[in-house]
Amino acid sequence: MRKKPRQGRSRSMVDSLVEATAICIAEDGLPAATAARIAERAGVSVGSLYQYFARKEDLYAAVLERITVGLKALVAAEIERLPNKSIEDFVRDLLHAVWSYLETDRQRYLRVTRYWAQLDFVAVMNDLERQMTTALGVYLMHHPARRPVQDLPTKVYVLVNSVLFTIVRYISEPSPQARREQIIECFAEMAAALLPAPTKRAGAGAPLKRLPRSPAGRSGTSAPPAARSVSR
Amino acid sequence: MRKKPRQGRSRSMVDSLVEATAICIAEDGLPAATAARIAERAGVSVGSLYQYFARKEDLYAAVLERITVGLKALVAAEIERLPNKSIEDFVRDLLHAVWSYLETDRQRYLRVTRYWAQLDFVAVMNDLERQMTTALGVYLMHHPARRPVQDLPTKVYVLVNSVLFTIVRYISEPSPQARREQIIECFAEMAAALLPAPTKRAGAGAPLKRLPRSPAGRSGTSAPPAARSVSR
DNA sequence: GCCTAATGCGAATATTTGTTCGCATTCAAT
DNA sequence: ATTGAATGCGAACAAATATTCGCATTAGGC
Repeated sequence: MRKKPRQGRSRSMVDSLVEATAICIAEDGLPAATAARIAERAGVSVGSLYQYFARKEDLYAAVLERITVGLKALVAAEIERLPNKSIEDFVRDLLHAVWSYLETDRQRYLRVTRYWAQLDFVAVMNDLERQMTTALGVYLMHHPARRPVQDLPTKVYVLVNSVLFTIVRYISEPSPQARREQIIECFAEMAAALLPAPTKRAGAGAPLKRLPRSPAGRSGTSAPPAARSVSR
Repeated sequence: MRKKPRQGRSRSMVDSLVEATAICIAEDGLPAATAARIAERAGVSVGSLYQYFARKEDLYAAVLERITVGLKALVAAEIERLPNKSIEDFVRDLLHAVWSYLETDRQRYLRVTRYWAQLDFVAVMNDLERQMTTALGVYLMHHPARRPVQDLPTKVYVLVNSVLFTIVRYISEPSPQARREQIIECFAEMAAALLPAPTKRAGAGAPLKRLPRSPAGRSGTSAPPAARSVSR
C-alpha cells in the first residue's frame, strides 16, 4: 500500500476499493478487473485508487488477504473443536463452515478463488495444510488406532487440495448430479478412510453407514488432558 | 479457424502456432500469451496468425483441444483395461498415465491447465466424468460388493476433480512433503474406500495394506452374470 | 474561523495489445 | 515458363489500459 489512510473517509475508501475489486473479479473475471472499472465500482476516481495502491496487483493481494483472514480464523475455530469429535464429524463440520464462508455475498470469494493461479493462493493453501497437519497429528497421537496412519502430510496435502478445488470447481458447474450435501459426505467418508478413526466400535476400520448428519459431533471421546490445541 | 490451410507449409505453420501458444501460456502465463508474442515464438508474423485464427481465443481453444484429444484417448485406453483389474490398480495405473501425459514437454500441458477457469476446461472435465461414471457403473455391476455403492456420480465427480486439481496444483508447488508416488497411492486408497472392491478376501471392506505395486492387476474375478443394482 | 496536511479528482500520457490491409513471395498445375 | 491462387509479411490503426500529476476540496487541531 502506497500510503496509509489516516482519516476515516480514506479508510472507508480503501475498504470499498478492496470490496469493489472482489466484486469485479467475481462478476466479470480477473482480466476485466481493471483499475478504471474498480474505481468506478467503488465510486472513487482512479487517482484516489493509486494514492493507496501502487499497482493494481496490490488490490488483488488485498482481496486475497481479506479472504484468507476469514478462512484461517474459521479453520482455527473448527480445529479448536476437533479433540471432541470423530474425524468424520470434524471434516463434515469443517466443510460446511468453509463452504458457507466461501459462498457469502453471492459466492464472491468462491468466484475470486477461481483465479488462484494468478493470485497468490498457493501460500494460503500451504498455511492451511500446515495447520491441518499439525492439528491432525496431535489428534491421531491422542486417538491411536490399531493401524497407525502413515504419510500424514501427504494425505493432508491431498485432502486439502481436493476439498478446496472441488468446491471451487463446483460453482463453475454445479453438476446437477452431485449436490453439496453429497459432496461433503463424500469427503467425510474419504477422510475417515484415510485417517482411520479410533475404533469406537470393534468392527472394521471403514465406517459402516453414514447417518443423516448426527445432531452434534460429540462422539464420546473425552479429550485427553495434556497437549491442547495447536493454534498458531 | 478463419481459413483452412491447404498447402503443407501453412499446415505446419498452424501447428507451430498452436504449439507456440501452449509454450507461451505454460512459460509466462495466460495474460502474457499475446498475439505478437505467440507469432514471434512460432517464427511467423502476426498477419499470418490472423489468417488462420480470427481471434486469439481461437488459439487458446486449439491448445485445449490438443490437450483434450490426448487425454481422452489415454483415459479410454485405461478404461479398456479396467475389467481385469481391481479398482485400486485401475486408479493407480490411470493416474500414472495421466500424470505422465500432462508432464510431457516440461509440464507444458500441466501448466496450461492451471488456467482452466479462463480456458474452457469444464467441458473436458464433464466428458471425463461421464466416461468414468458409465465405465465404473458397468464395472460395479459385474463386480458386486456386499455393500452396494451409492451416489456413484457424486463420487466420480469428487474423485475426478480431486485428482485433476491436485495434480495441477502439485506443479505449482511440488510440496517437498508429498511425492508423486505417495499422492497416487493416496488416491488409489481413497478410490478403493469409496468404491468398495469386490471383497477378494473375506475381510473388511477397507484394503488392509497397500502392496508395493502388485505385478499386474489380474484379480481373478470372472464376471458374475446376474449383476446387482448400482444405485445412482 | 483559520490553516495545513490529508484527501480526492480526472484529464493527460505512455504503453501495450488486438486486428487489419495492401503488397510481396511462393506454390502447383498447366 | 506462365499464371492464378494461396500464403506470408509487418507497418499501421484503433482501442484499452496502467499510471502520473497538478489542482481543487475537505477534515480536524488551534
